[in-house]
Amino acid sequence: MDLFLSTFEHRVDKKGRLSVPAPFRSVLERRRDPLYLFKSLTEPCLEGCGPERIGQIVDAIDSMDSLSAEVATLQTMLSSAQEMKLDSEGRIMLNADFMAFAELNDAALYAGIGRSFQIWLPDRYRGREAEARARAKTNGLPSLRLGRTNSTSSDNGGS
Amino acid sequence: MDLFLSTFEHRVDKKGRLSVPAPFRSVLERRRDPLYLFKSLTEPCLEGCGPERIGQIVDAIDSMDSLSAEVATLQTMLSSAQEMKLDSEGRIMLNADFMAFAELNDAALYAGIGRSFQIWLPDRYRGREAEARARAKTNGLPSLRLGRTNSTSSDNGGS
DNA sequence: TGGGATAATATGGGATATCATGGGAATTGA
DNA sequence: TCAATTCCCATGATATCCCATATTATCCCA
Repeated sequence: MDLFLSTFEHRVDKKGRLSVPAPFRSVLERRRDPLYLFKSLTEPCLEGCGPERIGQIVDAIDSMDSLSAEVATLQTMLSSAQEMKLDSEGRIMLNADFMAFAELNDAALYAGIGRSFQIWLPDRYRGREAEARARAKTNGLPSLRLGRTNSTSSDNGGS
Repeated sequence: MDLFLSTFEHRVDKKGRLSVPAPFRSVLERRRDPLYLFKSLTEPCLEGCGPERIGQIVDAIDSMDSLSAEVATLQTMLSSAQEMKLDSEGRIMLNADFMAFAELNDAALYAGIGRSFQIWLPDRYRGREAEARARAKTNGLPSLRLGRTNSTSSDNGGS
């Protein structure tokens, strides 16, 4: 199982080019997957993933009532999605819409979150991370009790 | 079942390299597991584990409401997680973020805690250990509830 | 049981490969 | 033709590989 993990901060040069982190590239290359980006529905960042996630959204729409508000929401995701072509150095070009949506200027932060990743304005991301850590300290960690596999009386993964 | 146990103090050289204790390495090699590190959510240390714990977090996210604060917390864990590649001498390279988070400089202490381990600034770890022992003397031991093999309804092991 | 031989381990340094990044030239499209 | 992209190459920084060495642990045989 290869995942998008860790964070990387890269520069956006004056031509608008942005390197995709080498570990993310190798995940995609290993699967021979193109890269898709779309605007997050809930946060001011871009989401990156491979085709399987796009396919999941399409399938979800097909299985839902086409008049529901949820379908409209999912369609919004798809209509902002774009297949990104990498240049020979592994960089993508962000169009003006993407740049404005995430409020990027000369730097971008990739945050791997497993099956997908996000692209943030670096300072904004770090603020969110600090908030999440503060919350975890006061509220405790989410319980990860998945009950499957060899879950014994293991204590939390954090701490 | 082989576990991460005991403590080891190793040097961080000027290139940022840190030997993984041989007993920890052999646990991972025996399971053919890569090593993952991430920043603890609650303490100033790094956490080390195998892929199964990372997979649990990914699966938990998928099964939760993507707008919840808990998902944000779990995503914070993933976005600090990193698959560590060992060099031919069994060392990892700690990036600047990891070093700064745990406030490491030229030495690091591994503390095995069963299914995972932690990496601490040595003096800080020893201080915490002394505190824990003092607490045990005044408050008594936590009940250990031994003798239950793989309980199904495992209660919160979290202390 | 003792003690020398042997292997494993932690650590360091130099050489090499990879990566992010920038810039110029060629190409495309309106 | 002009502007914007795409291709290609250069470069500095950094990670990775490979080898050396000191120290410690393990083995083996007298």
